[in-house]
Amino acid sequence: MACDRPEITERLTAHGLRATPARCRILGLLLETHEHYTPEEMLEALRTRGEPMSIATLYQNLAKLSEAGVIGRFVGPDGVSRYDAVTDPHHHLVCEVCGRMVDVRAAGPLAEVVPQAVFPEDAGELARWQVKGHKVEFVGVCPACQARLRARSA
Amino acid sequence: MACDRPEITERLTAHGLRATPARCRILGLLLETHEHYTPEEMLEALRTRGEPMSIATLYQNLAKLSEAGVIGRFVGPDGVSRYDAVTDPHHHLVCEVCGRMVDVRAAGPLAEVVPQAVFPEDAGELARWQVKGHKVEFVGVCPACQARLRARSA
DNA sequence: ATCATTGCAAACTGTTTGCATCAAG
DNA sequence: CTTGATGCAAACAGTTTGCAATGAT
Repeated sequence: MACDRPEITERLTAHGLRATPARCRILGLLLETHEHYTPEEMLEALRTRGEPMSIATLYQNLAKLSEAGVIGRFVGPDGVSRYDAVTDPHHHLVCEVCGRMVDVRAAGPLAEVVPQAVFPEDAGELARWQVKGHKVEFVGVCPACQARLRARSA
Repeated sequence: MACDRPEITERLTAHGLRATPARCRILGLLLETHEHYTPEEMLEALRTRGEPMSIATLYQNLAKLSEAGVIGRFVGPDGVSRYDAVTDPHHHLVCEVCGRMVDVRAAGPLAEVVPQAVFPEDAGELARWQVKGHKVEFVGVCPACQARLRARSA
């Protein structure tokens, strides 16, 4: 058998993907953590778990999984891809010091926030855009970096 | 003389940078357009203007200019860096079809929009973050892509 | 004379692809 | 038996760096 976790097998086959060992390990890792891994970090995490994998296999499967909508893909502020298991629309709170991020919902009157042209001469074109939604990236400092900064300045 | 546009020279020297030809051309391009160029696109635009430049010089100066705060740098959804001349805090409206983006301000009660944990077990950690602000990426379809889509479906 | 800038070429990182091997349906 | 998955190695794209030549102060 290729995958010993039934709920993972089902999640894959429901999207038309075969439940291969590599896919089960990737999805298992993402479901058990709430991390937003880069491919390199994922490779290391899988190696630590005793589930090593070739980097080509990882990239190939990350592409398949995200195209199928089983996992989410996005690009971090440093330009490297990151993946998570949360496919519902959500936002991120990013640490401006270390780059770590957590999943958040946006609470409040977000729907009332609308775009407005910065340059007057662009206002005409802006009015003809069809606005469909927004992604919010909250920026802050995580607890660990707050402590680190306090220690350094003391 | 290295730079024949006084307002550009001043903008550079005010930030402690020498007004070299390469910097004047880069800043001139960004000020005259409201584009969000990748380095490659900028190289092409400069070449078209008859102001060619080595790719290394371009990267070196983009780094200096953005570190000095003369221009803004960010990473697009495709993972490649983009630069603009707007250094005041602002947001972007991105076309989900072609990727083109325009600068916008966020009008509305954005300050009342706050992060909320997606996973209950993360709520404790979230409370200890220091939230400093947010970046909004409005997503939509630009006029040109709307027209293109209408033509295709007709 | 000194120090910064330019630009070529080489190095490097993140990512994708060709291809041979292997396993599943 | 046919199709898809794996993984090595090579190719690639975007970016950075070492270094020699050039130009500014």
